[in-house]
Amino acid sequence: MTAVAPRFDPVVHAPPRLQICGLLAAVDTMDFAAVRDTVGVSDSVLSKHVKQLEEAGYVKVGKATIASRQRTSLALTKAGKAAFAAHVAELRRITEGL
Amino acid sequence: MTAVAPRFDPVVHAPPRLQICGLLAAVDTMDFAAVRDTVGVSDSVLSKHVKQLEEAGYVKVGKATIASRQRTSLALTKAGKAAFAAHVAELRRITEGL
DNA sequence: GCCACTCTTTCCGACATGGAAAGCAACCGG
DNA sequence: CCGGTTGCTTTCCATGTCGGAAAGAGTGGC
Repeated sequence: MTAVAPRFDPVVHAPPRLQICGLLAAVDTMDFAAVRDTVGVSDSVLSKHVKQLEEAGYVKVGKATIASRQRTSLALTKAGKAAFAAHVAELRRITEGL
Repeated sequence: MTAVAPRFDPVVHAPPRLQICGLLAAVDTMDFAAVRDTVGVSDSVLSKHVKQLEEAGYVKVGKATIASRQRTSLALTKAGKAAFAAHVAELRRITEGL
């Protein structure tokens, strides 16, 4: 009976990445450190998740060796925004009744 | 620095369970078979997820050996609705900017 | 007694995840 | 030119979760 499949994108759905996407969706661009801080994960963990998002084409990593510091900024790509939006739409569909 | 922690409830957040909760939130009560069908999982998988939801106190399992058939109906408990609502609220907070 | 219908439980391998620690690259101070 | 620091990356490892298949258990039907 044609299950109403979730079509959840696992890359986006995992808690930490969902947070990251949400963060980026709200601000357009954020520094690595800020994300790490806000999401509350360790460097290594954030790095790994970002990498996954990057490989999925959802996040654009801006490595800027500006001034003296290395600043890595993160931003959602168009695909990333689309994926996140689609995900949110799915979630809303699921929560329709509320 | 007081990260805006997700407070995601893993029990509710896992895709299949999120679907189950969404389903139940919408209809109040649904039969095991209907849920299994709608979510698109096998008996065993649904059974396992339901058990987790049940143990978390989120779902009430109504085992009715009515008539000739065994009918197991599922429904969200108050805690379940609350948890689901909280979860949805979290998700919405995350998607604020959209 | 035997079968069918409905879940339930067990067994399994595959995969994702997080934390710690070592690695790297670039830069600053001495 | 060397050592230390910042900032991110990669590796290693232990743990947990997930889903599928198959066997099990309870109940009513033939």
